[in-house]
Amino acid sequence: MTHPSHEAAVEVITAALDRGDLVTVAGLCTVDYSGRASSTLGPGERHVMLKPDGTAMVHTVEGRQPVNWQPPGCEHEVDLADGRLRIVSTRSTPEERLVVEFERLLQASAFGLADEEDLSLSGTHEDLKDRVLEDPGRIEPGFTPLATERETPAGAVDVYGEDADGRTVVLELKRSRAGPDGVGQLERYVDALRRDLHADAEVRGVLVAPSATDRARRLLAERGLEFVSLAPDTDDDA
Amino acid sequence: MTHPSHEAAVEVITAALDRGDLVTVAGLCTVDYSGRASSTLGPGERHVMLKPDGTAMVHTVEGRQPVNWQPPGCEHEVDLADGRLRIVSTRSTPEERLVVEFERLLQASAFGLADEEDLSLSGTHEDLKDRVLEDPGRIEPGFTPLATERETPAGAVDVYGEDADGRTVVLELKRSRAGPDGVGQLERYVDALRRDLHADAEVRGVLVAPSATDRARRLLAERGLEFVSLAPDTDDDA
DNA sequence: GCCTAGGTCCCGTTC
DNA sequence: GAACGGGGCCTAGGC
Repeated sequence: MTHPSHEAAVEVITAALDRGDLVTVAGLCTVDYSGRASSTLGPGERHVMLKPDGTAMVHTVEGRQPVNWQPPGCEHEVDLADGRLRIVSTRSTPEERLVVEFERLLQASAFGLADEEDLSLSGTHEDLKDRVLEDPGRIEPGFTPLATERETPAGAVDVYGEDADGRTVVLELKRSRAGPDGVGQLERYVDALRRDLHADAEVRGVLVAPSATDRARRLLAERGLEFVSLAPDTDDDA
Repeated sequence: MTHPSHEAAVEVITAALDRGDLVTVAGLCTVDYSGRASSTLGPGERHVMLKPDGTAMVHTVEGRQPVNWQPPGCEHEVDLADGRLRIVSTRSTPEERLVVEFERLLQASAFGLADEEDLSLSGTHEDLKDRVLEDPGRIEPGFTPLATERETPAGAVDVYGEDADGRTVVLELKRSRAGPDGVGQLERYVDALRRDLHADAEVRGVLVAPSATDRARRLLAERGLEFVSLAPDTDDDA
């Protein structure tokens, strides 16, 4: 529907949401949000999408991110407020509320989209882990993985194993160039294991990624941690 | 346009992109992506949005995140491949390519959206920082901020100052409940300053957030770091 | 429900 | 351009 009346839009959108359709509305609107934070957005023309799973998104002409949104699981309400289309999307835990009020409508649409297919993605963290487990010698000769996602008081370690000399080795994997945060994680895990295992146990920590930033490498060195270059696939940004 | 021909859609979309409009296309399509990772998505009905800033998004009926996308700065190309509408969005640094091929078209639309307004957001990290600087006594009596974003070899510190006894104090701020990563950051900064300043200089580290997880508190304690509960606004999730 | 870490994260800022 | 940290991050997986 192009340039629908507010009344007609309310009818059509309500029916579409009941049907489980994906709804889009474009027009001049204001947006208010309150919840984990709060925001207001003055009048402007935007594109709004409501999904049957409770997602709401308000897109402006710029940016990958919606200017305002509501995550899946929300309740969408559509009504006429002062003769104008109003969309209210709410949830609890946390309590959040998104209100879009339209002054002028450009278009309202409903789509019943049939989609059975799942995305097939490669080049992920999981692919990197597989590559390590498939051929642990890629880390170093004699490295033997013993567990993945091994729990420590500081969190779960990506790969836990031992080296040729029987020393404990902790691997922290990053699918792309590693930064200071990855070093921080690795250090926390190594620290935790040193406390947990016998005091005399040697624990090595290895950051595994296609590459690492200068600061990450400096932090590794300062903490006696190591780096091994390895990418999930046949990438080459080392 | 509802159920447009592929030929007509190519014409309309090309003209709209030249005009700087936001374009949406809904229909049965396949999607292929390669770049930082790579993915394929078999035939299904989805909603595609192309923005004049070079953003592309493919949305299914579920999820806040698009199933495939391209960030701002890309080049959109639209053409007829084997008589079918094809959208190719590419960029360099990194080299990335998104291809959407349509088998059937449900709708194609173009929107010239006028929007001058900026989002006004509150409850942010910045608001928390302001709150600290406004009344440093909220951290503790006698705390004096000396700098924000002070650089250290491990990164920039949120707030740098000194306590009533003249000891250096580092604050790491989190707008919402703090976890292990925040402790890792704080520790890196404190470590770096202890190395940088005179060896005898005492450096205290304080995590400032509305609340912290159990593990974060344990990590703080183990490292001799502190916690102060403070929220950006009048929140109350401590 | 909370916690934890990954993400093709995106995004702004700074160098 | 790379890098670093924040985000109303979102999302999947555990517990």
